[in-house]
Amino acid sequence: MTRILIVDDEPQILRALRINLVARQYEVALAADGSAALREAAQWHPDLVLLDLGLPDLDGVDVIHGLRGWTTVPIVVLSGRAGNQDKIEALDAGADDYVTKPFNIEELLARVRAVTRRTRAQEAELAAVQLGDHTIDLTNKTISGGVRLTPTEWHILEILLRNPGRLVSQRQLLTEVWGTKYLKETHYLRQYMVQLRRKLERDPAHPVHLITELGMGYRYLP
Amino acid sequence: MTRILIVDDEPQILRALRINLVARQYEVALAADGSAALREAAQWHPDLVLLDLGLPDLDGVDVIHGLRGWTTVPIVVLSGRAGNQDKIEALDAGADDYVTKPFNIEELLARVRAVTRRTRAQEAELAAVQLGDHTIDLTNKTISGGVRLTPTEWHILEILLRNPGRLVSQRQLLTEVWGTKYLKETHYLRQYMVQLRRKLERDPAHPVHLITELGMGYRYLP
DNA sequence: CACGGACGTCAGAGTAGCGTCAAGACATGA
DNA sequence: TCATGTCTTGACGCTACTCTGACGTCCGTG
Repeated sequence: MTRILIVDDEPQILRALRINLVARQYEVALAADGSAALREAAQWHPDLVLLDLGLPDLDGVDVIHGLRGWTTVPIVVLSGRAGNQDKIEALDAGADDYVTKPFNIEELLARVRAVTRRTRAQEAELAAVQLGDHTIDLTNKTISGGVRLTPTEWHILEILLRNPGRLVSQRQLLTEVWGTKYLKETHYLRQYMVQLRRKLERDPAHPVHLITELGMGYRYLP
Repeated sequence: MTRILIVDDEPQILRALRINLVARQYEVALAADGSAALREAAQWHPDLVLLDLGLPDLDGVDVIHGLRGWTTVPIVVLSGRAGNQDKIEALDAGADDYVTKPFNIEELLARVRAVTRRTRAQEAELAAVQLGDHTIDLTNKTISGGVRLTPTEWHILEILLRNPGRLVSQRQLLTEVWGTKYLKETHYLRQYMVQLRRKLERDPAHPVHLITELGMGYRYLP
């Protein structure tokens, strides 16, 4: 979930942005002036800052400098001033984009997506799952402790890890990995579950995380 | 030195941009249409692309897609069309910024600086990579110990080094280096991995840094 | 308590995919 | 034009992954 900090002193703009961003599954925090913005950013670590330049307490460029002192979080500037000098100053202070008020909300959202794209990709890579002693990174296909898996083992493990705590039927596993013609080959599953447990469970004979549900399927318990 | 590829079909705009950018110590290449742009980008590897959307041969968004298929180079769109839909499409296709013509040159330069700021920082990190006995400088394309690589070898090595520790799929390598029509040619990869190991690994038969992930791809271990 | 069904485990056959060598096709610059 | 280096293509042995069969074990049920 992408976290966006909105900084503006006009309550109606704060409100409009919050409604639009929350509706699009962003997590939102608000700040009405520069010092509140710096405080909030330090505590909450947003993934993006929407910053109005016309704040009551601090100059907008100073807020950018205040943020850039310790974080590289993307900053999109909103401003009523359309002057070129303002834009240039803000961008050179470290802002990533500059949108002039009044702005179209769809355009702003597209710019938000563009700016967060790179960061989002990096964050997704960090999505790591813990399984017992091991840390598993599904996108990079890495497991701590030098454990290596074969393609089929990865495939099965991925399906289980994407459904934490939930029962995954033999049917689902067999269709996803081998196709619908292999629904009867439960032997395959038994075979590969042995391998996975041997590589990942502390005591493969008494699994704690990769659980058999008799006659139904398997379950990953975090 | 930052390399900028300017894509526009109007000669006077090309000329104006070139003069301004060269004066500010950028290295500049020009392209008058979409296919020339894609060709130039593939050969010259610019650090930033300034792209006009109204090209004679290809739709601007297709050019963005064509670039994004194999590179993450920052793209700044220049456009006479101020419509929001155009902006949104271009930004979502993978553009990093959008500037409407007529634009102020100083503003454009500020946006160029903003967009390249992050990439420059990332590149600095990659400036020198250690692989076993060898120090590899990706920007200058040099390797300690008098090792020399062919263009294709560099291309593959770069992709792997840009993803340290991460699995890089055969698919990704083949598309980035040869294009989407070569997805089946895993033989190429095997061939070049042999070469790279012979040139870089201490014991090419038992690689420590350029690792094969059977059935999946390759991985660079620092 | 005995039986049957489903699961766990082991070991070996078959095979896809990898590493390697080598030679022909192509591009580049002298 | 030739010479050199690079890319592409073919052939082949070998590794390790997948598949298969045999057997042992566990658990619920009658």
